[in-house]
Amino acid sequence: MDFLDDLNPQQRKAVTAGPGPVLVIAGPGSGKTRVLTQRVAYLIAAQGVRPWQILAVTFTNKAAREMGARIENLLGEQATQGMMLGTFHSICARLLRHEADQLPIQANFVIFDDDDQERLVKSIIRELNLNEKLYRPASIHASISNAKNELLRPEEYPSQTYRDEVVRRVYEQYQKRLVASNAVDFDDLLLYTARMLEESETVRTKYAERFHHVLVDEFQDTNMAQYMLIRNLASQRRNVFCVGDPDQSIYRWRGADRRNVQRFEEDFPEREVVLLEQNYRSRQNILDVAMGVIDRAQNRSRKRLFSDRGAGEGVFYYEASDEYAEAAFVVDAIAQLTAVGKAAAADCAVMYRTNAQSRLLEEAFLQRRLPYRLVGAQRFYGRREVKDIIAFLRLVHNPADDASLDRVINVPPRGIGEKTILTLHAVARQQGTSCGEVLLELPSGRESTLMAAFSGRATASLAEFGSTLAAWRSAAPTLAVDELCDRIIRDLGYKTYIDDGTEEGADRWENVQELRRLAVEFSGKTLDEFLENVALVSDQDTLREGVDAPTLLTLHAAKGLEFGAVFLVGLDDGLLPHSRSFDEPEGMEEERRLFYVGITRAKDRLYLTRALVRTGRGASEESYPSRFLNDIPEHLMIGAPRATKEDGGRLFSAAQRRGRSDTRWDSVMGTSSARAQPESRFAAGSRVRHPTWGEGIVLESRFQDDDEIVDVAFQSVGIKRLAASLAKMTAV
DNA sequence: GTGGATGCTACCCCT
DNA sequence: TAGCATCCAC
Repeated sequence: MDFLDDLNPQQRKAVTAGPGPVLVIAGPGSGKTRVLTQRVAYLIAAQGVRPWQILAVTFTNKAAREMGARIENLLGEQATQGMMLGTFHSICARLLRHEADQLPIQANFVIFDDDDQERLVKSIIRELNLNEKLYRPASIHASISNAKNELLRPEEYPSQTYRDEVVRRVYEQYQKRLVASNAVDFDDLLLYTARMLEESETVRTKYAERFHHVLVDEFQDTNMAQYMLIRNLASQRRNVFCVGDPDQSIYRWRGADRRNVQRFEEDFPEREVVLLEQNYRSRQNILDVAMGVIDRAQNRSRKRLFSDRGAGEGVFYYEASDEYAEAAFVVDAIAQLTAVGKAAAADCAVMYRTNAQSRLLEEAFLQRRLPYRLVGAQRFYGRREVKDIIAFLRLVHNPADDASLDRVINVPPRGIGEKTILTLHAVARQQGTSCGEVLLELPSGRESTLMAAFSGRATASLAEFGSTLAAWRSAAPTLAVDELCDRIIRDLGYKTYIDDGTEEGADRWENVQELRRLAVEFSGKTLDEFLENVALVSDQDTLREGVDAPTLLTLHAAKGLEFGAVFLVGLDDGLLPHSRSFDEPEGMEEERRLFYVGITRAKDRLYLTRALVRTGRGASEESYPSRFLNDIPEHLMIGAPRATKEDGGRLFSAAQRRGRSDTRWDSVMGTSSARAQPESRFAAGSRVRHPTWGEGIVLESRFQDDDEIVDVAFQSVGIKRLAASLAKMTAV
């Protein structure tokens, strides 16, 4: 096996380990993706394992695709034929559609997204006459979700308090309504699969026999349901290979349980443990910063991170006067990096704690007319117009989907109001069917008794919508997904409805077009596959490849990725760590790990920024440096935190009108003059003072025509480019 | 049944 | 601040 030659001894030990359970603790940048890929290749090529006997779980669909491609690269295209490769959710969806006869739902079930789930909870709370202020839908929904992640059914939900009792009742109804709509939520995908494997010996044996090898990535972020799934699937062969890093566990709020590592060690006492510590990604200085942060974490075994990529630069710290200046700094600094050829635009990333922070950054990029890539599926799929079209598609696919029907029954307005909808629900319940079914029957059975329930006008509207839906349904089998989209949009007159001549309307229509473009990519596939894909896209899946632009993403979405230059913005106490975690030690620990994950994404350069004043919830307030900054070794930090506010001018008083980004990053990229250089007076990172602009930090210094050209970030005016011979600048 | 004005409240992270 | 729920006039 010559491809094993490139591995270090620990990596090789992991790849060739077994038979039996293996736990790989892999530090950041330690080549775990490589280990997983090579492990699969090794099993197939050297151990004679057949591809369909392998189950490999990744954290995103993108990771699954990449892994598949790499294996095919090593072993040829047939190598992945029949292999079960994907995220927990997509693998479960596949298994459930296959084993639908074991379930209370049919194989064409739809997957409810977050929004659907919360709407459903809300409608149940109203139906049960509960106080919405006291029992907030979001909070009740979270409790239900947590219960599901712990594999608890409604009847098993503990009832210690009155609230528990409420949750249990809502949960019960919620589940009934899901089943009636032939739908599952995200958690059900895991719950149904895990319980099916647990309770049906036939099913369990079938899959546990089939999968000789189970491999799991990002094991530290699995929840109870996922763990049970793994355990049952590996129950026959016990060849389970889990890769993870407890220091990078950042999904506790989604039910991830770090104790799964301990559970694994108890359930598989014969397991072999392999530690991957050598880092192939980052410069040592970045790793030292990372260790400074993570070493303060509680209940943790210290690990040493070491790199052979040299020390690299220190970490830049920049305090902006406000969040506009912070965003401007980031854009300017990226422009500088690309201009001098120190980093490609696509190799830069800006990471933040909350999605809301992306807006100012986007505006700053647009203002400079520079393109960027924004990671985030919700941003797009959460849009009203996109959700509308998807709801119509879901109705065509599964008329029992009452949530989708409720959403679009009056879109565009067709005179069906609250009262009619209420009656429709009552009629459906009385008939023991769904609203969609009632609607489909209406046009044909005009004289039927159920017509009497509605007013004349409402009946006509309902019947008309019913026949439109019926027409779509009969046309659907012969249409590609994008053609079906076109048909729906045309029949509804959706464009005139949404594109009302305003700029926002044009924007909305553009989103509809984008969804249609996505549908085109699925034209060879079924509506079923399209809808499942839409439901299960992860943020990272939306990252467009081959675009020469920096990436904007949350710290959570950055997991598993790496960039040459990383900007971590918003390092203010209250943002990172987030204020919601202040009174919860475990939450605070997770914030620390989140920071650690962000730091360790950087290969060569790391910039930490914050704003002295931030506008939150209306008024602007002074903010303080993140407490985690104290844990960074001082000598590695260029620029120190100031706790107090200093007067500084602003680069921009407010974000200005949105402009088109018509400048390309490669045109900013100027000459990278890399010739022998005379001695620099102003090294990158040093502090300088300028007679008019005051104090600043040198970002970049290079020689051009025998003069030293220095880029300085001034507190007062932002980034300036100066010639050392002319500017009356002194080092401080 | 619709649409506009007003008032409330939340702004965390994701499949 | 902005997205919402609610209320009221047509």
